[in-house]
Amino acid sequence: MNILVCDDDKEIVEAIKIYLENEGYKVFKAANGLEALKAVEENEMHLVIMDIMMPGLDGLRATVRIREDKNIPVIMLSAKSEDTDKIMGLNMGADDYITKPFNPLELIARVKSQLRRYTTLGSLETKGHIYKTGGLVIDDESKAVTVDGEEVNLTPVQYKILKLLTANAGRVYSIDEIYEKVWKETAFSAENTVAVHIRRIREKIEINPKEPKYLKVVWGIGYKVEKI
Amino acid sequence: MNILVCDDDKEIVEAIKIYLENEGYKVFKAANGLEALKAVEENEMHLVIMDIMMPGLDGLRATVRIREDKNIPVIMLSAKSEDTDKIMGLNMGADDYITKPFNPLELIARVKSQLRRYTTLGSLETKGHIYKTGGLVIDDESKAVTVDGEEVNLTPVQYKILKLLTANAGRVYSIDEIYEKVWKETAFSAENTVAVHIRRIREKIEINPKEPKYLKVVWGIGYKVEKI
DNA sequence: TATTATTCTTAAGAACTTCTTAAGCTTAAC
DNA sequence: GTTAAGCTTAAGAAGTTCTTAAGAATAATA
Repeated sequence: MNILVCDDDKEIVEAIKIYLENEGYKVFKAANGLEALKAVEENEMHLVIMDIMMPGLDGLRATVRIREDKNIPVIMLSAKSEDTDKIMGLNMGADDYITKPFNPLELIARVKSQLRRYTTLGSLETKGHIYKTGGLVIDDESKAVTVDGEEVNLTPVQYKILKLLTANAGRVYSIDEIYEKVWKETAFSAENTVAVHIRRIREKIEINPKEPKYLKVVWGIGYKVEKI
Repeated sequence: MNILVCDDDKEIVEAIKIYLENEGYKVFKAANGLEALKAVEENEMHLVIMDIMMPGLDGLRATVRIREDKNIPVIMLSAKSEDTDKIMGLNMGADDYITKPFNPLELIARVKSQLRRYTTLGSLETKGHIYKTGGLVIDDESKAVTVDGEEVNLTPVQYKILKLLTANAGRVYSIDEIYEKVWKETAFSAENTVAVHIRRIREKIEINPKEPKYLKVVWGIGYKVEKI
């Protein structure tokens, strides 16, 4: 498997290269967007890891260009300080992203996950999954959520939370875990944010929010979506 | 869980130690990079908190060395005055970092977050285990407990006790042992707390709490869940 | 810029859990 | 058969977690 690592910081590229080679991947390097495009042209690449901030052609633009004619998974790298939402918004072409400083294990896990998806689904297959439990259906491709056939309109944060829980129906997530997975930041205040979003989601997907059928609390632990 | 705290400033080490011990972690100390390497060699460490500026082998180099053969999460400590971006760039081996002076709550949150990440990513998507004995089934992923197919609703403490006993069905645990494992504190006995929880659990999982089928007392020793 | 939608914060109270106390019961040992 | 120690049980006080509403802050849209 060939992986292209693109970042203007040579140390980072080198470090990532070591981790990936350790897992048996062949690694190609690029220092900016143009080099990345060239590398993808010239070699059969199976995955690209791309920094966002780079001189010349930046990572977002390069990703769009790569995606124009190739179907290669792209994982974005971004500094934690950059505005997450903005990245997410612009980030349409990418399949996943990781914030710096990152955990090498996490990087490997995400790389494997992307390669798995692309090889098992076949590269023509759309990446949108459909998640279901009972009458609750989430179509990740169209971002449509339906309950017993009725379409429900969720806001972005609400959608991410519900998707996380539904994709892993049955598993209990603590509030901190939800916060970390959805916001991609370490949860650290004893804030009530997640709870409020849970409330709003219930309002929309549950017939009776007081006796939720899908989105249940597990006292003292967290929340889960019932596996039905 | 064992955590190594490495800093040449003894006061900081001591302060961090207190916070961490308060959360139930076992804390090891090191005053410089070499001591840290030695500590990691000699003991099974689950996480390292490492200052960057230290005499002798500094934190960055020590981290790289630790990472060469161990897969332990490392959280860097750095003074706010040091150039954040530079740290980030150099910081490839680390998983997270905290600037001094830091908020103890934040430190704890980040420690927990890293340990969580490593335990869920490290062991290949740890699916919660299922523990069974006779008709009693505990699904640790969904925290669901069923007796002969009937779902039973346990509180967090009740759940932890029952899980401990069921996961080790047949083994007898003294009240003090149960207390220590579940509360992560040294039992200071004379209290009746565990007994009361046992009562409540029986009420929920036993058909006739007076003649328990699963959760049995071993007179003068403790309690066990019958291995069936 | 004004308007609207979304997200976050706050705070009060409801729901639930945990701990303590104390009395009654059972077992083991003398 | 009496006693001491260990276990069971009930009830309520204290503490924690969850829910909910309302408004402030922020972002998106016109």
